[in-house]
Amino acid sequence: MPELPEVETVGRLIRPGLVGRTITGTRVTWTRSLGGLSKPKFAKAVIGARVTSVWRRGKYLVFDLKRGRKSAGCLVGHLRMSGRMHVEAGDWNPGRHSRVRLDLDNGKAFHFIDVRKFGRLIYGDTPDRVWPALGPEPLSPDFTAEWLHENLRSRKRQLKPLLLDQSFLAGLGNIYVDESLFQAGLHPTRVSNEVRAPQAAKLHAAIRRTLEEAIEREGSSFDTFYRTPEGQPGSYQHQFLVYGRQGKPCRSCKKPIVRIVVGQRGTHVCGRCQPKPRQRSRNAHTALYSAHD
DNA sequence: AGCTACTCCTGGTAGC
DNA sequence: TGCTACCAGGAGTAGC
Repeated sequence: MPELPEVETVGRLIRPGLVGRTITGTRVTWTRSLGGLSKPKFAKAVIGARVTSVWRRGKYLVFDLKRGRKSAGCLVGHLRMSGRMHVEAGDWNPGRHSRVRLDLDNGKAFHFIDVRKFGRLIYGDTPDRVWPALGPEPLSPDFTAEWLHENLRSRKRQLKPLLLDQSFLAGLGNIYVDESLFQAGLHPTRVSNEVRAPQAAKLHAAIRRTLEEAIEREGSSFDTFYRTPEGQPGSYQHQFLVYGRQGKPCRSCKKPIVRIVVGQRGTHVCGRCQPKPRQRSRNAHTALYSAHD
């Protein structure tokens, strides 16, 4: 599934083919990919506009558009489960899962391909009007161990769903959350406000390290979906410590990795390296309360 | 506030 | 072999 490292890789690889190009035509074969805009309105919005930059925020890719020197809005793309982006020669065949094609002024074309149709390529005035509120970028200076500790404390949620919540932290998905929690030795069902500063610091470092290494390896490809725009699979899947390794020995302690479900998501843990939170009994809970009253 | 269930989709696969 | 049933999974939404 494309998460931050995969989206970063896609952005880096399509950027040279898009920046400076003017869109000369559109062909939309799945209207819902446009996120509500009709095909004619989409065409009117982007034809004649020039792509001035390609950048990433969380799992979103933004193409800034200009007409002359004036801003002409932007395109905001999200790959969701199975989206791919390519810039190819004009006669390239994108296959039957092509959803949006943008003709470019050099004869080439941009393709948005998406088997499962969950992905989007949305036109908007500004990116903030397209995407919902997003948490900090995990690789930016804003994301510090102190920030993480404070914000884990201020909520009371299981770590796994919280880290998947893009309004908390932007860019993590199922794979990199499982990998980061393992590296930090934290169980996915641990409740956020019980995580102490040293553990938060460990989690912060694990998230950073996991994402940076995955970007270096151009993301992960473990099924037929994700490929870089050059058609190459990423290679980070060979580094997985827990994701998809259920039944296989933990690389650290040899105990088999187990797959559990947390918040409706397949979740991979080592029962020994990531000790389960102790279930407080009803009585102990009551006792704790009365002790404070 | 935070949980669960449901929706959107298709290809792959398990089971018969 | 060929069929059906079911599942994964990011994120939005509804209901509790």
